[in-house]
Order: sequence, then structure tokens, then C-alpha cells
Amino acid sequence: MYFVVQFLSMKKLTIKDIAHHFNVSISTVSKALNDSYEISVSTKEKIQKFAKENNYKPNFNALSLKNRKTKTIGIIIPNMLNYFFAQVFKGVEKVANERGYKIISCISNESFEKESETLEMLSNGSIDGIILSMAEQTEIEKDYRHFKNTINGGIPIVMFDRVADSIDCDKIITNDFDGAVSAVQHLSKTGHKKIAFISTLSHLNIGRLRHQGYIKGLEKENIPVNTEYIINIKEDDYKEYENVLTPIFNKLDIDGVITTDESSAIAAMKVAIRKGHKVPDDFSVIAFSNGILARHSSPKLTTVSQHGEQMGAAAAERLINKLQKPKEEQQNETIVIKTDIVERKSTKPLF
Amino acid sequence: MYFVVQFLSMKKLTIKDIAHHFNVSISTVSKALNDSYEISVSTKEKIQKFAKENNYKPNFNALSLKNRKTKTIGIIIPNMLNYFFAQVFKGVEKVANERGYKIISCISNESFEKESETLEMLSNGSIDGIILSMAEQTEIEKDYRHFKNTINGGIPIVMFDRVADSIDCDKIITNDFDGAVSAVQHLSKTGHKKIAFISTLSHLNIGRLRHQGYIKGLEKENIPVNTEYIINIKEDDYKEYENVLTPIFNKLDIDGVITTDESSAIAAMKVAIRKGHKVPDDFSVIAFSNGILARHSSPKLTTVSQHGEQMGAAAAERLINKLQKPKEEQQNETIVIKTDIVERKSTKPLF
DNA sequence: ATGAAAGCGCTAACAT
DNA sequence: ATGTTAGCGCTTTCAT
Repeated sequence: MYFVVQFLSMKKLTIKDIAHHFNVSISTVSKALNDSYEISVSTKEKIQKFAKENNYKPNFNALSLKNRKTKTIGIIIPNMLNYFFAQVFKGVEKVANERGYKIISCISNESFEKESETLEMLSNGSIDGIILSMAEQTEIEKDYRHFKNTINGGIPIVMFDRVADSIDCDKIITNDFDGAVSAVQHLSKTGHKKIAFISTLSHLNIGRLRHQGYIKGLEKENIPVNTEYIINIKEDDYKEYENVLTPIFNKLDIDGVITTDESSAIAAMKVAIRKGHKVPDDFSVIAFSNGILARHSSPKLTTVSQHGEQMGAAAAERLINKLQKPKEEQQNETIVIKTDIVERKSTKPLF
Repeated sequence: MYFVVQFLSMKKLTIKDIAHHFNVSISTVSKALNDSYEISVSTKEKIQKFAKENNYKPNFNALSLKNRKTKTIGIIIPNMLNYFFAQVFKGVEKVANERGYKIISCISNESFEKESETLEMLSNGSIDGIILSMAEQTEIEKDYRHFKNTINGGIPIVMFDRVADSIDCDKIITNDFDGAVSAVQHLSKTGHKKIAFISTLSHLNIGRLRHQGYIKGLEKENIPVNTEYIINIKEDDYKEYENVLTPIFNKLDIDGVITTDESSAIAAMKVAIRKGHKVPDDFSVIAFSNGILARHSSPKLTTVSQHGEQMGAAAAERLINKLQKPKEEQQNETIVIKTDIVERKSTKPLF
């Protein structure tokens, strides 16, 4: 019996083995397994039964080679320890899985070089398309040649969150600008007028957009912009945030804060509390966030929530749809997944 | 010129194209690119130069088909939003990258079925080996056939953290038992004798080990075991933790707590504080953890820290070493990556 | 030093 | 209804 041989040799069952077993040609087997009308019902049945019983699986590499499609997508994430990116990944995985795609995942560690090498490595027929969020370094240095090369090489890219304006590809973004406007308005409508803006992302485009949104929000609320209230934290290490904020908070009179991330929001809360404030009674905090910290802090953070999973799902949908369309019909699109303000316990009307 | 054609057709450059370009055979090109001694220096040079200039990359699927190796490893993670798993992933990625391996990553969502299907899906020549941590459901139902099948199919598995005792494969684990013993001793040595144990993992083996370690620790410190102090939280949702703990804390006299995870530690702190305790002055908390929460809570949590990244790195090392060894020399091993007690602000001597 | 041919596992156009 | 053949891109043995 075949399976004995298979068990002993531990070699996978192939179409050729099956052909041999039934004394038919390999193309008959191939067609039978693909349920071709050309093959008689009886042979189809026996071949399919045998294949099933012996756990036949078409070889992935042979199929990919033949079809010039791998049904695999690559994803490059700047930092896997970031909760937002983990959420995006989850969204991508879900859709990819539903649609029969595998995911090769890579981490750029915010490095241009790693990102570039990864793209190179994947451009050898390993994958059909790529989903990525730019490395910090790439965004700062604005060197996008590797993206262009990849796209020119026939591999479509979908960028999310940290996207390159000058690259023509699908993009999934958040309404960073409007989110910041809303945050300001939320605070203003509840009586806060001395609103600071704390950014740890001033070097990134999403940081600039949130900054601009903050300004716009103040304008809309007729609050004069005071540049002292705009605090850009350059330190990489969140442990330093409190130290940076303490002297500033001591100097300024602040009743509300909007931050570009969770860690700095928590630092701001701590500093404010240490200074004698009660959060949220006389000091409110809103953070851009997707995270776990917001729901575990005391008090829990009110946030401008990005929908990471949705963004990932949208990215995967876009990419897979494109892959399954003829090249001529493909065109690029930018999809905005809107933020929501989620009220928790760090905000409260002043009156 | 070739590259014009390539640019227009967007088809990747192959060995055949190069052969055509120079009017030599494909085997000459193949050998030249592999720097074979059989080929004259001059032809090697010109072919290599041309290949480089035109960005030739050997086709991944053709190579994999030929070599019966993909230089790709699969990783199955129960839940990507868990910081520990993200850390493990990072460790795996680092080593894999260094050693020229790609990673196909999948999420089991704690589901046996998904885990099983994923294993099936990957067992078609997509990958050379697998790293995984069991889904909760798998561990509860103790149905390990899919692991056996995979291993019998010639695909080595390395399990980490949530491992199956009865499966013969490489394993990377933490010293859960000893970690719990140490935690108890740490509290006891600093004057705490009314130590509760809060577990959200009582259904998992790692949870049982931590539980047993807690008992052992008490014994070593000559503290009688009081089953009322052993609190198993069954709720899945961390939002419920506080509700579960409140009546218990009201009833019992507790001066220290050890938890199996961060969320329940934070819940315990909140409940204790609400009850009038001062953490850490008259109430200490130690949490098993790998996480961000511990470093952002107020006060920051003292933890039994698992080294997720190291575990991931060890898993990848093991697997890749095994893949590069002949089958005969392969043997299984269990590696223990020890925990550390990291003192932060949630513990303090009582005296 | 170079080339021809077989084969990895599969599909599909083209016989029969 | 079944088989033959070529080919996906590459390596490798065996000519020449």
C-alpha cells in the first residue's frame, strides 16, 4: 500500500504517486482532483477518495511557480510591540485568512535599511503584494526609492497610517487632523480654554496633522494659539516624559491636555496630579490612542480612538481585491478610517 | 537592451533571459551565478555584472521546489494583542532574519479549530518548521492529534510557553513554578503573611504551575495555606475583575497579592486602594507579567518578569538549528528561560 | 569551459 | 475519457 511507503519515507504524497498507484497518467489525476468534466465520475471518485484518505495536499511551491501567484501577502510593521500595529496586524490576518491568503510578516524596527532590505527580500516571488506602514527613518529621510522599485516591479503596495504622499499606491489612513479638531472642541465645549498639545510625533506626518488639527480646533473655538502650550517631546524613552513635562506644567496654567499617544497622556496625568490637580475635576486629558493603557490607567483615559483592526482589514481587502483584478482595472485609492472620541474618566465638564 | 523589455512587460528577469542575452546555455548562467569553478572567470564576471545591474533575483518558488526547503518558518500565536506574544514574535523575527529565514505568522485566536486548520494549511510545503504556543481551547481539550500529524509529516515543531507535555518536540518554557515560589518568598521576607493568589489562568498548565509554586512558597515560609486566599477568576473580560475582587477583598484581611497577569494585578490594586489600603505601604502586589501595563500603572508594578523576546529567540534558534541538521542528529530538548523579579513600586517591606 | 537533459510538482493545451 | 507534452525557474549530473 502506498501509505506504508509514505509513512516510512515521510515524503509527501504527490500527484505522481497517485497516478502510479492507479496506473493512470498524472494529468488524469490532476484533472480528477480538480473535478474536471473530462474525467469519468468513477475515476474521479476513486482518486479523490484516495487523495483525501492519504491526506494529499497540492504542493504550494509547485502551484506558486506555475500560477505565478503565491496567495501570500507581506506585511512590514515598524514595531511589533506597539499595540496599534498589533491591532492592524490582527485585522489584516482576519481578512487574509478568510480569503485564503497567508501572511509573511516582517518588522522594520523603524529602520530605513531594514525596510529596504525586507522589500528586496520579498521581491523574489515570495509574495503577491505588500501592506506596510513606513519606518520612522524612512519618513524622516523621505527616501522612497525602494517603494517605487517594488511597485515598478509589479508588486502592489498598500500603505497604512504612516503613508508617503508622493508615492502612488493605495493608502489607508486616519483622519488625524479632524480627530484633533474634535478633541479641542470637546474640551472647549466643556469649559476648558487653557488647552495644551503634547506631541511625541512631531517628526512624523501624522504628528503634524494632529498639530494642525489642534490649531484649527482652537481657531474654531476662538481660543488664541499660545505656542507655549505646544509641547514637542523629543525623548524616545517614555520614562523621560514626566521629567520633561514637570517644569512646563509648573510654569503654565493648564486645564486640559491633548496628547498624540497614550504614554505621554499618562505622564501628563501623573504630573498634573502631582502638581495638585484633580483629574478630571479641574484637569482633563484626551489622548490619541488605540490602546490598552487607556483602559487600564486611573482614571481611564478619554481617547481619540483609531480603529486599528478596521484599518488592517481595509488594507487587506484593498490589496486582495487588487490582486484578483486584471492590471488594467486596478487603480489606487485612499481610504480614511475615521477616529471616534471615546469618553472615559479623564475628561469632565469644568462647570 | 534587455531591461527595456523587462520594464515594459514587468516580468521578472530569469536565468533564461540572461542566457538568451549572452547566447549561452541556462546551465552556464546558473553556474556562473553560483560562482562555479567550471565557468571561466570572464563569463562569470560579465554574467554576474549583468545580473546585478538588472536586479536579478532567483525565483523563490523555483528554488523552494527544487531544494524542498523554503527557508520559511511558521509561527502560530494564540492572540496577537497580548504583549507577551508580541515580544516572543519580536525575538523570533530577529533570529529568523539574521539567519535568512522568513516568517509566516498566523493567529489561532485561542481556537483549536483555527490552530488545526492553520497547521493543515502550512503543511503543504509552505514552511520548513513551526513555532507555536497552544490555543487555550487545545490545552483544555487536550486534543493534540494535529501536532502529531504535523510532526509525523516531517515538519518539526517548537512549542513555547503553553506546551503539550505528551508531545515529543522542542519546548521553550518559563520557570513558572519557581517564579511563584520566589514571589511568595519575596513578600514573606518583607513581612507579608496574608498573601492572596489571584489567577486568571487556572485552566492552563502555566496557571497550575504558578498556583503550585504559590503553595510551595507558603510551605517554605511556614505560612499555612488558606484556600480562601486562592482566588480563581473565571471571567474572560478584564473589566469584570474589579467586580469579582471587591467582595472578596472586603471579606478577607490581605496584605499582599500575587497575580498571574497584569490586568488582575491592576484590578487588585484599585480594589485595595478603594478599600482604604495604601499600595505599597500596607499592601503589596506582585504580578506575573511581560508588559507595558506594569510600567505605566500607578504605582508601577513589581513583577515576575518573563523574557518573551529571549523565549522567541531561543525558539527560533532551536528550530533553525534543527532544520539545518540531518534528521538523524536531531533530538528534542526543553529549554527553560528563567523569570526575574523586577522590583518597582507596588511592593515594600511592611516593617 | 560549456551545454543538454532530467527533474522538483503541478497545470493545461493538445493529441488520441 | 485518458494520455502526451511542454513549461513555470532553477540546479545538477552527465556529456562534449
